[in-house]
Amino acid sequence: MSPALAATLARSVHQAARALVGCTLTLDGVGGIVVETEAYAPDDPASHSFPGRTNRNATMFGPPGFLYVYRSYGLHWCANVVCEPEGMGAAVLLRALEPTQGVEEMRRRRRVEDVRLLCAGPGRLTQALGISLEHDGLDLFRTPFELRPPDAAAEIATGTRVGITKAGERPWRYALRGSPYVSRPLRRG
DNA sequence: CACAGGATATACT
DNA sequence: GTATATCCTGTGA
Repeated sequence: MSPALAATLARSVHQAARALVGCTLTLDGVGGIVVETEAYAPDDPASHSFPGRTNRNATMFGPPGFLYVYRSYGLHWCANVVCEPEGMGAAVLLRALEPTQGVEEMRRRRRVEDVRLLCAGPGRLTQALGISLEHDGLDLFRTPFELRPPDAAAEIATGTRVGITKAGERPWRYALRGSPYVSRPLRRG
């Protein structure tokens, strides 16, 4: 991984969640620019890691830079980047991408025309990239994944997290300011 | 073994 | 705006 990105991942989930916005993520060459993330800290009631390590969330307690995938509402897959401090269950939820590579492949998988809807939401993003449980525990810095930092620092807008029932007031949602590819407008934060 | 509940997307009113 | 699909995990009997 790039030294700059490694250093930022090592700070905190919040630093990492900011640093990931603007990065380019692909799986088998299909993907785009990360435009929206959410931080899930240790000691965070909304985090899957909060009740402690289990079989499902084991990846969260592993090394940073790996992918944690879980099924949401019995329907969708959600993808998270494991962060420092290692072993504490800190992770960043990937909520939206700006599609830049393999757009036609994503359209086929999602069966929608509008590019803005291809990866706008955690479930949509995983469907477009073809991420599922088989990718849980894989290193994002190794093939078939590619994760590289932006050329210039992204301008970040913050807001409250989405779709959770605990600690929803925490402004731990980070987005690329002004991007039309976010899953929904930011509120507060 | 049974069952509640969840970091959502979509279709429909 | 709200209904609802759909399934796996974690917890407790």
